[in-house]
Amino acid sequence: MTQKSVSDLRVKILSALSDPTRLELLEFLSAGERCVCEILPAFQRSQSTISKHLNILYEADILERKVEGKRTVYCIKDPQVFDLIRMVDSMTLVQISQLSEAGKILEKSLSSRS
Amino acid sequence: MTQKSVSDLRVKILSALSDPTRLELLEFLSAGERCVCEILPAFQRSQSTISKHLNILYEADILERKVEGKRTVYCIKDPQVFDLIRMVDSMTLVQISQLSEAGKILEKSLSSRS
DNA sequence: TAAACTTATCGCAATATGGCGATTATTAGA
DNA sequence: TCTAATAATCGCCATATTGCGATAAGTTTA
Repeated sequence: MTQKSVSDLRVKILSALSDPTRLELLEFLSAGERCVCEILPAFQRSQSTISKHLNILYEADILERKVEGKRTVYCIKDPQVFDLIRMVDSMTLVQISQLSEAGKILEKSLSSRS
Repeated sequence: MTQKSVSDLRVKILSALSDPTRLELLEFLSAGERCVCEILPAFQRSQSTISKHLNILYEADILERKVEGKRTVYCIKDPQVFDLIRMVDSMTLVQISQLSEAGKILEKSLSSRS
């Protein structure tokens, strides 16, 4: 039995999420399950590339997959992943507001120099 | 001005977090600010490696840094990062409980075969 | 000023990742 | 059965990442 530490799983999930294409795939699948042939036209990537990305998300237990006839249908396994992404967004918002704060301060100091 | 999209920032934060050493660094710094020379002995990595990892976390706006004399002190900039990690953990816990559920089911089916 | 200390950066090697086209395997339909 | 459709996998290349030791750059202390 291959022993998986919580730390390994952590990194696996976070690595799976740290790619723009895979984040887009999740967003796309947030509307509901889709087969690969429905996903492909929505992305400017080769079939092999999309297949690989889907598999990475599947391996991280973020996506679920079922084979239906000649097609494979993917769907979100754990919707918690969207809470996680929203939390990342809120961190970036903090960063952006800090930037705009800095902008205001800069503005102020410039105008007071006139 | 280099325009940064929210998506880029997302990926930057998630990439910064998708490394075991960096997660350990965050855990280490959760106890409070530390200079690099305090951090080094706690890790089995070269000084240059730790410095690079710290810089990646700094660039992702996860760590803050201040130079005090000949030393550099790092600390957590946005403690939200720990909420984020906890959320990842709760996702892994779902996975682990699913595994143990599977184990129980397997156990049951095996015992009923006797 | 010289020496010691601290930390960032450089240069390089090894490995990982992301991309593609070609191939393979499976299923559905003619 | 032959063909088309679907999707995974393979092999390859380009780039990114991680690691290290060496070096550089700054600060403090002697």
